Amino acid sequence: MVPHPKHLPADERRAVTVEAVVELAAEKNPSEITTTAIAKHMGVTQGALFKHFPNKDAILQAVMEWVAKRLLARVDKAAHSVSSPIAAIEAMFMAHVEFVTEHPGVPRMLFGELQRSEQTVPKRMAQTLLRRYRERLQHLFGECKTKGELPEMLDIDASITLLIGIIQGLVMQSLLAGDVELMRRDAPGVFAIYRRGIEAEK
Amino acid sequence: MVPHPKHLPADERRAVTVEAVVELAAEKNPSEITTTAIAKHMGVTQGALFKHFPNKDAILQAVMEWVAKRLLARVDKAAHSVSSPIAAIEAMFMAHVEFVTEHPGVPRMLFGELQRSEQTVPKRMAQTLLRRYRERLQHLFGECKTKGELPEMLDIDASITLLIGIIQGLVMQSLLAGDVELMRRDAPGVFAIYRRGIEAEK
DNA sequence: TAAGATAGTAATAGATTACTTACTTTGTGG
DNA sequence: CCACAAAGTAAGTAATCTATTACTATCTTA
Repeated sequence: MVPHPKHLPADERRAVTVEAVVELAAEKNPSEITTTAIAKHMGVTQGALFKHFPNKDAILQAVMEWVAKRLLARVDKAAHSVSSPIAAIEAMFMAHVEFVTEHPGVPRMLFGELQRSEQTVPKRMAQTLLRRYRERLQHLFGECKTKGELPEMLDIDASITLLIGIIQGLVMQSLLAGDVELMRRDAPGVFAIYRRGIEAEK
Repeated sequence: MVPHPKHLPADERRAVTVEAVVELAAEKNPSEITTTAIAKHMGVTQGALFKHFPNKDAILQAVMEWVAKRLLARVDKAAHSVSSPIAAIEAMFMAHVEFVTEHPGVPRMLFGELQRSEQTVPKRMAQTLLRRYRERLQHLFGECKTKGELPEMLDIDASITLLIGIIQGLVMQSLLAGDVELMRRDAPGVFAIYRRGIEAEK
């Protein structure tokens, strides 16, 4: 770890703050991610955060931006690295699992934001991220059908709900076991079952 | 709704408290379920709760007991209502979805407890509940194999992770849409894909 | 029906939270 | 090189949360 200099330019400090939140989310309940905890984790006093963010929600907003940008970039890259659409779906799934394994706090943050009852900015961003994610999958599933890689009668919406649920389920299992590597290990077997399910004709 | 009398015997008051928490969880973030919110929801002052529970975690513990008892009873009943083990798995899944549709706060509470970093009593109870749930499924999947209803080479652990993930995914979707009925509607289609996945030979 | 036990209220203590303010340190451009 | 802006600290404030305390209302039963 690089020994942080005390003073950082504003944009770097903001970036460090976002990383601190992502790291904290890996081991803490979202409700335990207080501004004090964030500040302590980056070696700065609590008040310093408000030099760079107007309030706590602005921090969470920046985190959601970080997540959306990185996650979508990763899955897009994975999807474009293969030719067939069904392989793209699998690559996307694996890239997502890989991303979550590297940043186990991310699904926690996402789920935590979705749970909030008020319609906050970070919550709306979480919803937008998931909508974009679904759109990409919808496109790929459509391609699969036209290329004959998946049966015409397949329920695409159900397939996508299922695929996202698989990741959620893997996260939950790794949460139970307290071991994120479990996700990476179990992902292929779980996806294999899923794939047989969507490929099967009737 | 029955107009509550002011004074209730201790065990009834405890039962009412648990119900209040379950109801609140349906519309509130777990972190927003404060003792004040619970008390207000049951028409009593905040301090009154501590006449019946030593602390807040004891309330959550009682909630987890309530959930574990009811959920397991429901899925067990469903599983025993049919003869073939594969039908039992489907019945169990549907009963679970039905239960969650009736009590949308339950998965929130469960997930919320699992997220806590400290090893609290209610967290341990959530873990126990999920372990018991898995055990029941393990048994059914084993039966399916011996009766030839599912292929011998099927990965049971992956299948169970997937099944639990499906429910989690449905919950997440209904959370996004803000409509619990969505779960009940989408469950059959999603399970159909799952079933084809586990039944397919290779 | 009076007395003791039970269940409630109202007020508040003590801890913790997000956020502010007054001041200090550090980096940088004219 | 030094004035000034940017970045950080230390010490607060107001709000809110769990839990306690002192007191009161309400049941129960001898």
